[in-house]
Amino acid sequence: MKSAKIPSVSITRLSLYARSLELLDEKGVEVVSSVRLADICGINPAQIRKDLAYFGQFGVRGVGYYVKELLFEIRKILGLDREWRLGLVGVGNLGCALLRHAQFESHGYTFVAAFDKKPKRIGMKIGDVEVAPLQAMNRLVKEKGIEIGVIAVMPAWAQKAADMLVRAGVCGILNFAPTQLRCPANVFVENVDFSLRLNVLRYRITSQRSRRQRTRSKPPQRLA
Amino acid sequence: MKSAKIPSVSITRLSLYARSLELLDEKGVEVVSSVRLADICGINPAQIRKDLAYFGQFGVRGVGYYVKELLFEIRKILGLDREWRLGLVGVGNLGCALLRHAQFESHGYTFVAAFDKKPKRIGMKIGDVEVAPLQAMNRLVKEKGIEIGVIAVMPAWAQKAADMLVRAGVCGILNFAPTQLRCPANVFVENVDFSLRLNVLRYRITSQRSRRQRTRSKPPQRLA
DNA sequence: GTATGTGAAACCGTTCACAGCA
DNA sequence: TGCTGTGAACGGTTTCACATAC
Repeated sequence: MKSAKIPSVSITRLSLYARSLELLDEKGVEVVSSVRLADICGINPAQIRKDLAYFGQFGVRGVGYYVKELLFEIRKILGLDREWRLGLVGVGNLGCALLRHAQFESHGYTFVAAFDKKPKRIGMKIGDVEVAPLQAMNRLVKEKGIEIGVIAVMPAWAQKAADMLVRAGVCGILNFAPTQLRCPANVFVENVDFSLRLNVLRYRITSQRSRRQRTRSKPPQRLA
Repeated sequence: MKSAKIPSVSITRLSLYARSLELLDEKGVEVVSSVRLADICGINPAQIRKDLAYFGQFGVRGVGYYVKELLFEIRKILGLDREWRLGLVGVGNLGCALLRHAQFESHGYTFVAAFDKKPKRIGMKIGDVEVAPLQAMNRLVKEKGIEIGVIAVMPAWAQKAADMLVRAGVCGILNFAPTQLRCPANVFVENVDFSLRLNVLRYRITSQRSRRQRTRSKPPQRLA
Protein backbone atom coordinates (compact mmCIF):
# COMPACT_ATOMS: atom_id res chain seq x y z
CA MET A 1 0.00 0.00 0.00
CA LYS A 2 1.72 3.15 -1.21
CA SER A 3 0.97 6.11 0.97
CA ALA A 4 1.03 8.52 -1.97
CA LYS A 5 -1.49 11.32 -2.31
CA ILE A 6 -4.78 9.74 -3.17
CA PRO A 7 -7.24 11.92 -5.08
CA SER A 8 -10.48 12.39 -3.26
CA VAL A 9 -12.45 11.41 -6.35
CA SER A 10 -10.69 8.05 -6.38
CA ILE A 11 -12.15 7.32 -2.97
CA THR A 12 -15.59 8.25 -4.20
CA ARG A 13 -15.18 5.97 -7.18
CA LEU A 14 -14.10 3.10 -4.96
CA SER A 15 -17.58 3.17 -3.43
CA LEU A 16 -19.00 3.03 -6.91
CA TYR A 17 -16.92 -0.03 -7.72
CA ALA A 18 -18.04 -1.69 -4.51
CA ARG A 19 -21.66 -1.17 -5.49
CA SER A 20 -21.20 -2.66 -8.93
CA LEU A 21 -19.22 -5.56 -7.52
CA GLU A 22 -22.03 -6.29 -5.06
CA LEU A 23 -24.45 -6.49 -7.95
CA LEU A 24 -22.14 -8.73 -9.96
CA ASP A 25 -21.59 -10.96 -6.95
CA GLU A 26 -25.33 -11.30 -6.44
CA LYS A 27 -25.65 -12.34 -10.05
CA GLY A 28 -23.04 -15.02 -9.47
CA VAL A 29 -20.32 -13.43 -11.60
CA GLU A 30 -16.94 -14.54 -10.28
CA VAL A 31 -14.43 -12.67 -12.41
CA VAL A 32 -14.59 -9.22 -13.94
CA SER A 33 -12.17 -7.26 -16.12
CA SER A 34 -11.46 -3.58 -15.70
CA VAL A 35 -13.10 -3.04 -19.09
CA ARG A 36 -16.34 -4.67 -18.03
CA LEU A 37 -16.43 -2.94 -14.68
CA ALA A 38 -15.62 0.38 -16.30
CA ASP A 39 -18.48 -0.12 -18.71
CA ILE A 40 -20.89 -0.73 -15.85
CA CYS A 41 -19.72 2.33 -13.95
CA GLY A 42 -19.52 4.46 -17.06
CA ILE A 43 -15.85 5.38 -16.79
CA ASN A 44 -12.44 4.63 -18.29
CA PRO A 45 -10.85 1.20 -17.57
CA ALA A 46 -7.43 2.72 -16.93
CA GLN A 47 -9.06 4.86 -14.29
CA ILE A 48 -10.16 1.83 -12.35
CA ARG A 49 -6.76 0.22 -12.55
CA LYS A 50 -5.11 3.45 -11.39
CA ASP A 51 -7.54 3.88 -8.53
CA LEU A 52 -6.89 0.35 -7.33
CA ALA A 53 -3.14 0.74 -7.79
CA TYR A 54 -3.10 3.31 -4.98
CA PHE A 55 -3.89 0.53 -2.57
CA GLY A 56 -2.23 -2.56 -3.96
CA GLN A 57 -2.40 -5.18 -6.66
CA PHE A 58 -5.71 -6.95 -6.59
CA GLY A 59 -5.97 -8.38 -10.09
CA VAL A 60 -4.54 -11.27 -12.04
CA ARG A 61 -2.91 -10.43 -15.37
CA GLY A 62 -4.58 -12.04 -18.30
CA VAL A 63 -7.62 -12.84 -16.17
CA GLY A 64 -9.10 -9.87 -14.39
CA TYR A 65 -10.34 -9.38 -10.84
CA TYR A 66 -12.02 -11.96 -8.66
CA VAL A 67 -15.26 -10.26 -7.71
CA LYS A 68 -15.52 -11.48 -4.12
CA GLU A 69 -11.88 -10.83 -3.43
CA LEU A 70 -11.85 -7.31 -4.86
CA LEU A 71 -15.06 -6.45 -3.06
CA PHE A 72 -13.52 -7.64 0.19
CA GLU A 73 -10.43 -5.51 -0.35
CA ILE A 74 -12.36 -2.38 -1.25
CA ARG A 75 -14.60 -2.84 1.75
CA LYS A 76 -11.56 -3.06 3.96
CA ILE A 77 -10.04 0.07 2.42
CA LEU A 78 -13.18 2.13 2.88
CA GLY A 79 -13.88 0.80 6.33
CA LEU A 80 -17.10 -0.84 5.21
CA ASP A 81 -16.15 -4.02 7.03
CA ARG A 82 -17.49 -2.89 10.36
CA GLU A 83 -20.46 -1.08 11.92
CA TRP A 84 -20.30 2.67 12.43
CA ARG A 85 -22.29 4.51 15.02
CA LEU A 86 -23.99 7.72 13.99
CA GLY A 87 -25.57 10.50 15.98
CA LEU A 88 -28.17 12.76 14.42
CA VAL A 89 -28.61 16.43 15.20
CA GLY A 90 -31.94 17.90 14.11
CA VAL A 91 -35.02 15.70 14.09
CA GLY A 92 -37.07 17.61 11.52
CA ASN A 93 -38.49 16.25 8.31
CA LEU A 94 -35.14 15.28 6.87
CA GLY A 95 -33.74 14.04 10.16
CA CYS A 96 -36.70 11.73 10.73
CA ALA A 97 -36.42 10.38 7.22
CA LEU A 98 -32.76 9.59 7.79
CA LEU A 99 -33.51 7.81 11.06
CA ARG A 100 -36.07 5.65 9.33
CA HIS A 101 -34.04 5.15 6.16
CA ALA A 102 -33.72 1.44 5.63
CA GLN A 103 -30.54 1.58 3.53
CA PHE A 104 -28.46 2.65 6.49
CA GLU A 105 -28.87 -0.50 8.51
CA SER A 106 -27.93 -2.74 5.63
CA HIS A 107 -24.83 -0.73 4.83
CA GLY A 108 -23.07 -0.68 8.13
CA TYR A 109 -24.43 2.44 9.77
CA THR A 110 -26.56 2.66 12.87
CA PHE A 111 -28.06 5.75 14.41
CA VAL A 112 -27.58 5.29 18.12
CA ALA A 113 -28.70 8.75 19.22
CA ALA A 114 -30.67 11.77 18.02
CA PHE A 115 -30.62 15.31 19.35
CA ASP A 116 -32.92 18.26 19.00
CA LYS A 117 -33.25 21.77 20.32
CA LYS A 118 -37.06 21.84 20.54
CA PRO A 119 -38.41 20.65 23.92
CA LYS A 120 -41.46 19.35 22.09
CA ARG A 121 -39.40 16.74 20.31
CA ILE A 122 -37.40 15.47 23.27
CA GLY A 123 -38.41 11.97 24.22
CA MET A 124 -40.02 11.12 20.89
CA LYS A 125 -39.05 7.70 19.68
CA ILE A 126 -38.21 7.35 16.00
CA GLY A 127 -37.18 3.94 14.81
CA ASP A 128 -35.02 2.64 17.62
CA VAL A 129 -33.73 5.89 19.03
CA GLU A 130 -35.18 8.37 21.47
CA VAL A 131 -34.67 12.07 20.86
CA ALA A 132 -32.36 13.60 23.47
CA PRO A 133 -31.72 17.24 24.35
CA LEU A 134 -28.57 18.96 23.10
CA GLN A 135 -27.14 19.04 26.61
CA ALA A 136 -26.93 15.25 26.55
CA MET A 137 -24.64 15.24 23.53
CA ASN A 138 -21.30 15.18 25.35
CA ARG A 139 -22.37 12.30 27.50
CA LEU A 140 -24.10 10.23 24.84
CA VAL A 141 -21.35 10.58 22.25
CA LYS A 142 -18.91 9.06 24.72
CA GLU A 143 -21.33 6.56 26.20
CA LYS A 144 -22.58 5.20 22.89
CA GLY A 145 -19.30 5.51 21.03
CA ILE A 146 -20.57 7.82 18.32
CA GLU A 147 -17.91 8.43 15.68
CA ILE A 148 -19.85 10.35 13.07
CA GLY A 149 -22.32 13.18 13.56
CA VAL A 150 -25.04 13.86 11.02
CA ILE A 151 -26.31 17.42 10.81
CA ALA A 152 -29.86 17.97 9.59
CA VAL A 153 -30.75 21.30 11.16
CA MET A 154 -31.66 24.68 9.67
CA PRO A 155 -28.68 26.35 7.98
CA ALA A 156 -28.51 29.06 10.64
CA TRP A 157 -27.89 26.43 13.34
CA ALA A 158 -25.57 24.14 11.44
CA GLN A 159 -22.31 25.70 12.63
CA LYS A 160 -23.46 25.55 16.23
CA ALA A 161 -24.39 21.89 15.81
CA ALA A 162 -20.99 21.20 14.28
CA ASP A 163 -19.18 22.95 17.13
CA MET A 164 -21.07 20.88 19.66
CA LEU A 165 -20.36 17.64 17.84
CA VAL A 166 -16.67 18.49 17.61
CA ARG A 167 -16.54 19.34 21.29
CA ALA A 168 -18.27 16.07 22.10
CA GLY A 169 -15.53 14.25 20.22
CA VAL A 170 -16.84 12.94 16.91
CA CYS A 171 -14.30 12.13 14.16
CA GLY A 172 -16.42 13.13 11.20
CA ILE A 173 -19.50 15.07 10.20
CA LEU A 174 -22.00 14.44 7.44
CA ASN A 175 -23.60 17.79 6.81
CA PHE A 176 -27.00 18.08 5.13
CA ALA A 177 -27.35 21.79 5.83
CA PRO A 178 -26.53 24.16 2.97
CA THR A 179 -23.66 25.75 4.86
CA GLN A 180 -19.89 25.68 4.65
CA LEU A 181 -18.87 24.43 8.08
CA ARG A 182 -15.69 25.49 9.84
CA CYS A 183 -14.19 22.59 11.73
CA PRO A 184 -10.74 21.71 13.08
CA ALA A 185 -8.56 19.80 10.64
CA ASN A 186 -8.78 16.55 12.55
CA VAL A 187 -12.55 16.38 12.08
CA PHE A 188 -13.58 15.43 8.56
CA VAL A 189 -16.60 17.02 6.96
CA GLU A 190 -18.58 15.78 3.99
CA ASN A 191 -21.44 17.81 2.59
CA VAL A 192 -24.64 16.48 1.11
CA ASP A 193 -25.92 19.62 -0.46
CA PHE A 194 -28.88 18.94 -2.69
CA SER A 195 -29.75 22.56 -3.15
CA LEU A 196 -26.32 22.97 -4.76
CA ARG A 197 -26.90 20.02 -7.08
CA LEU A 198 -30.33 21.32 -7.98
CA ASN A 199 -28.80 24.66 -8.88
CA VAL A 200 -26.34 22.95 -11.19
CA LEU A 201 -29.30 21.29 -12.89
CA ARG A 202 -31.03 24.61 -13.26
CA TYR A 203 -27.93 26.12 -14.82
CA ARG A 204 -27.49 23.23 -17.24
CA ILE A 205 -31.06 23.43 -18.43
CA THR A 206 -31.01 27.20 -18.63
CA SER A 207 -27.77 27.37 -20.59
CA GLN A 208 -28.80 24.57 -22.92
CA ARG A 209 -31.94 26.47 -23.78
CA SER A 210 -30.21 29.77 -24.41
CA ARG A 211 -27.65 27.96 -26.56
CA ARG A 212 -30.42 26.34 -28.60
CA GLN A 213 -32.15 29.64 -28.96
CA ARG A 214 -28.98 31.30 -30.12
CA THR A 215 -28.25 28.62 -32.73
CA ARG A 216 -31.85 28.33 -33.86
CA SER A 217 -32.51 31.99 -34.42
CA LYS A 218 -30.16 32.93 -37.25
CA PRO A 219 -31.43 36.52 -37.55
CA PRO A 220 -29.06 38.96 -35.81
CA GLN A 221 -29.84 39.53 -32.16
CA ARG A 222 -30.13 43.24 -31.77
CA LEU A 223 -30.00 43.25 -28.01
CA ALA A 224 -26.46 42.09 -27.44
CA MET B 1 -20.20 36.29 -22.20
CA LYS B 2 -17.58 33.98 -23.61
CA SER B 3 -18.97 30.63 -24.58
CA ALA B 4 -15.78 28.80 -23.59
CA LYS B 5 -15.85 25.48 -21.78
CA ILE B 6 -16.97 26.15 -18.27
CA PRO B 7 -15.77 23.69 -15.62
CA SER B 8 -18.60 22.00 -13.81
CA VAL B 9 -17.05 22.86 -10.45
CA SER B 10 -17.20 26.53 -11.34
CA ILE B 11 -20.96 26.26 -11.61
CA THR B 12 -21.14 24.57 -8.24
CA ARG B 13 -19.03 27.34 -6.75
CA LEU B 14 -21.27 30.02 -8.21
CA SER B 15 -24.05 28.68 -6.00
CA LEU B 16 -21.72 28.96 -3.07
CA TYR B 17 -20.97 32.56 -3.92
CA ALA B 18 -24.67 33.29 -4.24
CA ARG B 19 -25.26 31.94 -0.75
CA SER B 20 -22.52 34.02 0.80
CA LEU B 21 -23.67 37.11 -1.06
CA GLU B 22 -27.20 36.60 0.27
CA LEU B 23 -25.83 36.54 3.79
CA LEU B 24 -23.72 39.63 3.19
CA ASP B 25 -26.68 41.41 1.66
CA GLU B 26 -28.83 40.59 4.68
CA LYS B 27 -26.14 42.06 6.90
CA GLY B 28 -26.26 45.24 4.87
CA VAL B 29 -22.82 44.85 3.29
CA GLU B 30 -22.80 46.68 -0.04
CA VAL B 31 -19.37 45.97 -1.48
CA VAL B 32 -17.18 42.89 -1.21
CA SER B 33 -13.72 42.07 -2.55
CA SER B 34 -12.76 38.72 -4.02
CA VAL B 35 -10.41 38.29 -1.06
CA ARG B 36 -13.19 38.73 1.48
CA LEU B 37 -15.64 36.54 -0.40
CA ALA B 38 -12.97 33.89 -0.88
CA ASP B 39 -12.28 33.92 2.82
CA ILE B 40 -15.95 33.36 3.59
CA CYS B 41 -16.23 30.50 1.11
CA GLY B 42 -12.88 29.04 2.08
CA ILE B 43 -11.27 29.19 -1.36
CA ASN B 44 -8.70 31.13 -3.38
CA PRO B 45 -9.57 34.71 -4.47
CA ALA B 46 -8.22 34.17 -7.98
CA GLN B 47 -10.59 31.24 -8.27
CA ILE B 48 -13.56 33.49 -7.75
CA ARG B 49 -12.36 36.02 -10.27
CA LYS B 50 -11.72 33.26 -12.81
CA ASP B 51 -15.12 31.71 -12.23
CA LEU B 52 -16.85 35.03 -12.73
CA ALA B 53 -14.72 35.83 -15.78
CA TYR B 54 -16.40 32.97 -17.65
CA PHE B 55 -19.58 34.99 -17.65
CA GLY B 56 -18.50 38.61 -17.82
CA GLN B 57 -16.98 41.44 -15.88
CA PHE B 58 -18.98 42.17 -12.78
CA GLY B 59 -16.48 43.99 -10.58
CA VAL B 60 -14.97 47.43 -10.33
CA ARG B 61 -11.19 47.64 -10.22
CA GLY B 62 -9.87 49.16 -7.07
CA VAL B 63 -13.24 48.71 -5.41
CA GLY B 64 -14.58 45.18 -5.54
CA TYR B 65 -18.03 43.78 -6.33
CA TYR B 66 -21.34 45.38 -5.49
CA VAL B 67 -23.09 42.69 -3.50
CA LYS B 68 -26.62 43.20 -4.79
CA GLU B 69 -25.46 43.52 -8.37
CA LEU B 70 -23.24 40.44 -8.33
CA LEU B 71 -25.94 38.41 -6.62
CA PHE B 72 -28.40 39.45 -9.30
CA GLU B 73 -26.01 38.43 -12.07
CA ILE B 74 -25.19 35.05 -10.54
CA ARG B 75 -28.88 34.37 -10.00
CA LYS B 76 -29.52 35.09 -13.65
CA ILE B 77 -26.69 32.83 -14.75
CA LEU B 78 -27.86 29.90 -12.64
CA GLY B 79 -31.50 30.40 -13.49
CA LEU B 80 -32.38 31.20 -9.91
CA ASP B 81 -34.41 34.18 -11.04
CA ARG B 82 -37.54 32.17 -11.69
CA GLU B 83 -39.66 29.38 -10.21
CA TRP B 84 -38.99 25.78 -11.23
CA ARG B 85 -41.57 23.06 -11.07
CA LEU B 86 -40.53 19.72 -9.66
CA GLY B 87 -42.15 16.32 -9.75
CA LEU B 88 -41.30 13.71 -7.13
CA VAL B 89 -41.14 9.98 -7.74
CA GLY B 90 -41.23 7.86 -4.61
CA VAL B 91 -43.14 9.07 -1.58
CA GLY B 92 -41.28 7.11 1.09
CA ASN B 93 -39.51 8.55 4.11
CA LEU B 94 -37.11 10.62 2.08
CA GLY B 95 -39.68 11.66 -0.51
CA CYS B 96 -42.08 12.92 2.14
CA ALA B 97 -39.31 14.86 3.83
CA LEU B 98 -38.45 16.53 0.54
CA LEU B 99 -42.07 17.46 -0.10
CA ARG B 100 -42.28 19.07 3.30
CA HIS B 101 -38.83 20.64 3.16
CA ALA B 102 -39.27 24.33 3.77
CA GLN B 103 -36.06 25.41 2.03
CA PHE B 104 -37.42 24.51 -1.35
CA GLU B 105 -40.20 27.05 -1.43
CA SER B 106 -37.90 29.89 -0.45
CA HIS B 107 -35.36 28.97 -3.08
CA GLY B 108 -37.43 28.89 -6.19
CA TYR B 109 -38.55 25.27 -6.35
CA THR B 110 -42.06 23.97 -6.06
CA PHE B 111 -43.16 20.38 -6.04
CA VAL B 112 -46.28 20.33 -8.17
CA ALA B 113 -46.76 16.57 -8.31
CA ALA B 114 -45.74 13.36 -6.56
CA PHE B 115 -45.89 9.81 -7.84
CA ASP B 116 -45.76 6.42 -6.19
CA LYS B 117 -46.08 2.80 -7.15
CA LYS B 118 -47.87 1.64 -4.00
CA PRO B 119 -51.68 1.86 -4.28
CA LYS B 120 -51.80 2.53 -0.54
CA ARG B 121 -50.08 5.85 -1.00
CA ILE B 122 -52.12 7.14 -3.93
CA GLY B 123 -54.37 10.00 -2.94
CA MET B 124 -52.41 10.91 0.19
CA LYS B 125 -51.91 14.61 0.55
CA ILE B 126 -48.46 15.77 1.66
CA GLY B 127 -47.96 19.47 1.91
CA ASP B 128 -49.80 20.85 -1.08
CA VAL B 129 -49.57 17.90 -3.44
CA GLU B 130 -51.60 14.75 -3.77
CA VAL B 131 -49.82 11.51 -4.55
CA ALA B 132 -50.65 10.27 -8.04
CA PRO B 133 -50.13 6.86 -9.64
CA LEU B 134 -47.21 6.34 -12.02
CA GLN B 135 -49.60 6.09 -14.96
CA ALA B 136 -50.52 9.72 -14.48
CA MET B 137 -46.94 10.87 -14.99
CA ASN B 138 -47.07 11.54 -18.71
CA ARG B 139 -50.19 13.62 -18.35
CA LEU B 140 -49.21 15.54 -15.22
CA VAL B 141 -45.71 16.41 -16.41
CA LYS B 142 -47.22 18.11 -19.43
CA GLU B 143 -50.21 19.56 -17.63
CA LYS B 144 -48.26 21.03 -14.74
CA GLY B 145 -45.18 21.96 -16.73
CA ILE B 146 -42.76 19.87 -14.72
CA GLU B 147 -39.19 20.47 -15.82
CA ILE B 148 -37.22 18.54 -13.22
CA GLY B 149 -37.92 15.09 -11.82
CA VAL B 150 -36.73 14.10 -8.37
CA ILE B 151 -36.11 10.41 -7.78
CA ALA B 152 -36.44 9.09 -4.23
CA VAL B 153 -37.25 5.43 -4.79
CA MET B 154 -35.42 2.25 -3.84
CA PRO B 155 -32.22 1.75 -5.87
CA ALA B 156 -33.71 -1.18 -7.77
CA TRP B 157 -36.47 1.03 -9.16
CA ALA B 158 -34.47 4.16 -9.85
CA GLN B 159 -33.66 3.39 -13.48
CA LYS B 160 -37.30 2.64 -14.21
CA ALA B 161 -38.35 5.89 -12.60
CA ALA B 162 -35.76 7.75 -14.67
CA ASP B 163 -36.96 6.14 -17.89
CA MET B 164 -40.51 7.15 -17.14
CA LEU B 165 -39.54 10.71 -16.32
CA VAL B 166 -37.53 10.98 -19.52
CA ARG B 167 -40.41 9.61 -21.54
CA ALA B 168 -42.73 12.09 -19.91
CA GLY B 169 -40.45 14.87 -21.05
CA VAL B 170 -38.52 16.29 -18.10
CA CYS B 171 -35.31 18.22 -18.82
CA GLY B 172 -33.39 17.17 -15.75
CA ILE B 173 -33.31 14.64 -12.95
CA LEU B 174 -32.18 14.99 -9.35
CA ASN B 175 -31.40 11.48 -8.23
CA PHE B 176 -31.34 10.54 -4.55
CA ALA B 177 -31.06 6.80 -5.22
CA PRO B 178 -27.59 5.24 -4.94
CA THR B 179 -27.55 4.24 -8.59
CA GLN B 180 -25.77 5.37 -11.71
CA LEU B 181 -28.65 6.30 -14.03
CA ARG B 182 -28.47 5.91 -17.79
CA CYS B 183 -30.26 8.74 -19.50
CA PRO B 184 -30.19 10.30 -22.96
CA ALA B 185 -27.68 13.13 -23.35
CA ASN B 186 -30.33 15.84 -23.53
CA VAL B 187 -31.58 15.04 -20.04
CA PHE B 188 -29.25 16.23 -17.30
CA VAL B 189 -28.74 14.14 -14.21
CA GLU B 190 -27.38 15.24 -10.86
CA ASN B 191 -26.84 12.76 -8.07
CA VAL B 192 -27.31 13.34 -4.37
CA ASP B 193 -25.65 10.25 -3.03
CA PHE B 194 -25.20 10.49 0.71
CA SER B 195 -24.18 6.89 1.09
CA LEU B 196 -21.20 7.73 -1.13
CA ARG B 197 -20.31 10.74 0.97
CA LEU B 198 -20.63 8.74 4.14
CA ASN B 199 -18.26 6.15 2.72
CA VAL B 200 -15.72 8.85 1.99
CA LEU B 201 -15.98 9.89 5.62
CA ARG B 202 -15.48 6.33 6.74
CA TYR B 203 -12.40 6.05 4.58
CA ARG B 204 -10.93 9.31 5.85
CA ILE B 205 -11.38 8.34 9.48
CA THR B 206 -10.12 4.82 8.90
CA SER B 207 -7.02 5.90 7.03
CA GLN B 208 -6.24 8.65 9.50
CA ARG B 209 -6.30 6.14 12.31
CA SER B 210 -4.07 3.63 10.58
CA ARG B 211 -1.65 6.42 9.73
CA ARG B 212 -1.56 7.52 13.35
CA GLN B 213 -1.00 4.00 14.46
CA ARG B 214 1.83 3.58 12.01
CA THR B 215 3.57 6.80 13.07
CA ARG B 216 2.98 6.26 16.77
CA SER B 217 4.47 2.80 16.89
CA LYS B 218 8.12 3.44 16.11
CA PRO B 219 9.18 -0.22 16.55
CA PRO B 220 9.66 -1.89 13.15
CA GLN B 221 6.51 -3.41 11.75
CA ARG B 222 7.32 -6.97 11.01
CA LEU B 223 4.23 -7.69 8.99
CA ALA B 224 4.86 -5.44 5.98
C1' DG C 1 -3.17 52.87 -3.36
C1' DT C 2 -6.33 49.12 -4.18
C1' DA C 3 -8.73 45.37 -6.30
C1' DT C 4 -10.13 43.40 -10.70
C1' DG C 5 -9.20 40.74 -14.99
C1' DT C 6 -6.14 37.64 -17.24
C1' DG C 7 -2.01 35.41 -19.54
C1' DA C 8 1.43 32.18 -17.89
C1' DA C 9 2.99 28.66 -14.73
C1' DA C 10 2.21 25.05 -11.62
C1' DC C 11 -0.39 21.41 -10.29
C1' DC C 12 -3.33 17.50 -10.47
C1' DG C 13 -6.15 13.96 -12.44
C1' DT C 14 -7.13 11.30 -16.61
C1' DT C 15 -5.99 8.69 -20.54
C1' DC C 16 -2.75 6.39 -23.45
C1' DA C 17 0.22 2.84 -24.61
C1' DC C 18 2.95 -0.73 -23.59
C1' DA C 19 5.83 -3.71 -20.60
C1' DG C 20 5.07 -7.59 -17.63
C1' DC C 21 2.95 -11.62 -16.33
C1' DA C 22 -0.66 -15.54 -16.04
C1' DT D 1 -3.19 -14.53 -26.15
C1' DG D 2 -5.41 -11.45 -22.71
C1' DC D 3 -5.58 -8.35 -19.06
C1' DT D 4 -3.28 -6.05 -15.30
C1' DG D 5 -0.04 -2.52 -13.58
C1' DT D 6 2.33 1.69 -14.59
C1' DG D 7 5.47 5.38 -16.64
C1' DA D 8 4.65 9.00 -19.86
C1' DA D 9 1.72 12.17 -22.36
C1' DC D 10 -2.22 14.82 -22.18
C1' DG D 11 -5.81 17.94 -20.78
C1' DG D 12 -7.98 20.68 -17.55
C1' DT D 13 -8.19 23.38 -13.14
C1' DT D 14 -5.96 26.14 -9.77
C1' DT D 15 -2.77 29.48 -8.47
C1' DC D 16 0.47 33.09 -9.34
C1' DA D 17 1.78 37.52 -10.77
C1' DC D 18 1.14 41.59 -13.00
C1' DA D 19 -0.95 44.85 -16.26
C1' DT D 20 -5.05 47.54 -16.02
C1' DA D 21 -8.46 50.47 -14.33
C1' DC D 22 -10.73 53.09 -10.64
